[in-house]
Amino acid sequence: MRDSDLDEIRDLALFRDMDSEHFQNLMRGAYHQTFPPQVTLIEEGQQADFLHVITEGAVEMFARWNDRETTMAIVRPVSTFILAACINDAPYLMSARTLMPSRIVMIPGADLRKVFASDPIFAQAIVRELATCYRSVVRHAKGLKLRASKERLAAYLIRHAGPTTGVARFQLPIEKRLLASYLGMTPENLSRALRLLRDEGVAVDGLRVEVRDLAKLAAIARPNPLMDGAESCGEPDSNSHIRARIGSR
Amino acid sequence: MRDSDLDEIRDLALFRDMDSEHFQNLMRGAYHQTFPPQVTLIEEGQQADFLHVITEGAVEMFARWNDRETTMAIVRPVSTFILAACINDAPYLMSARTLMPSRIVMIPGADLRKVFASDPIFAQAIVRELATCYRSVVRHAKGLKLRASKERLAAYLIRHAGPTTGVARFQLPIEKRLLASYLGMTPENLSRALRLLRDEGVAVDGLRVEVRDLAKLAAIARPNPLMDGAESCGEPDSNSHIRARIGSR
DNA sequence: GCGCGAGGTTGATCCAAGTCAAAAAACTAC
DNA sequence: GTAGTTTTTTGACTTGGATCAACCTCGCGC
Repeated sequence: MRDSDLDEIRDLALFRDMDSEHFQNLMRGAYHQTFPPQVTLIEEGQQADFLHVITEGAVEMFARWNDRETTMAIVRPVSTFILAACINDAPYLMSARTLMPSRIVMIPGADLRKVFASDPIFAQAIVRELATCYRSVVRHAKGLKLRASKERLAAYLIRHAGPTTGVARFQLPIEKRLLASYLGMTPENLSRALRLLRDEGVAVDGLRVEVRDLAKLAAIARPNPLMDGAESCGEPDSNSHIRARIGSR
Repeated sequence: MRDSDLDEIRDLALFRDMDSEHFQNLMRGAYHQTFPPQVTLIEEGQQADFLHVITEGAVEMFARWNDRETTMAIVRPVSTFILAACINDAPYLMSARTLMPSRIVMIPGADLRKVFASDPIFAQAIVRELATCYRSVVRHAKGLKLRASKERLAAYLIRHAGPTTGVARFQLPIEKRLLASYLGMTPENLSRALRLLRDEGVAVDGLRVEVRDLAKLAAIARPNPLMDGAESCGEPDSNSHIRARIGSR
């Protein structure tokens, strides 16, 4: 594994404060692999053998039932996924696939559990990470139950507009089809909902979005830290590195 | 606090294996209080000052947004709630109210975090508890996104029918209005959905339910351990003590 | 017993969102 | 560039589920 990768992983909240030796123990048994797009990394139901850390690219977490499929989260570098299954040594509840060429560190679950048992600092970090993930899913569930689809979309746009006042410009971090699935609606409906938001000053061109009147959007989304808060974990897109890349079209 | 209560709390997975002294430290600062029904114990948005443990009664976890309200979980003795907010020292994402006269232990969050930092066994237990809660919400979210309301209801009934083969009889652990909210539908719709399930051999009289043909229900619910699995946390009703009480009407 | 209020059911109606189909646009590979 | 695939949009239609309103029923206090 490259040193620069190691440094990046080490810098994650999960690993930052832990004992160096323990970190090395974790990394010794770890693989760092590059995957092409559209590769299934994890199939739900499988036993959780590895904690995954994405260092490059993007991964979709999704779930299937009865021929239906839904996007549960998009994971971006650098962060971990399926920590909970790993800790509980239980089957994955979600599947994961790469959305683009991606590099993934895979840390054996057994090592994880071993180090976690012997390093209290690490255990604390895990707890914090888990609690954050938990809160993130609760937010997602609240959104699904309390907001209508148009409201969910508006809230999503506001979250991604950043703390701008006035006009916000940004790029959708994922395909609309995925965004629709994440937000719990059909692509057709997302398209129509975006159209409806035109009256609220939202202009969409491909993936580029311009929000001309945040206040108007906020009147629909009624954003609320208890649903739209920033402690994120799997919100597409939780990281800012995409936003930084936006150029003119 | 009564010794019998202490024993019961001590027997929770969360506290079972921890150091005795640490347990005492936790309990020293704890209050054990009895509340009448319909008392709001926690208001979402408040700072998480106490970990709550319910020892008697029932508590509804719910969330509000914009005049709408939804039931997120029902907590039964003996189990904890709002662990995640406490650990992260963050605002509660959900409110809690008693559904019946209930006894609640309140453990100061600061004590919790202190003990959690010094007792690795306890930290592990917290991790396991959190991971389980996390997985439970993921299941809930999957159900909301992948299943239609009739399917959610069917799945709920099957989960509560127990592992019976043939005819199952049991009692709904909560009012239908709450069940509807938990399942993400209106009371009217729940009523209609139950009516539709009559053709599938489901007979309902008040809170008493008789499932005459589990296979037929299963054909609708398509139950699946990855959505309906047993590692529960907040599923109404996760505990069996109510089922034990069912008598003839 | 009666009256009252909350929970539950039912029916009529409405609307949001899903489905189906087809066209348009965007991206890919050659 | 072109052909072919995938995504996105749009329109017409259907439907699941919400809403509104009336009514029933059960539990409870007097």
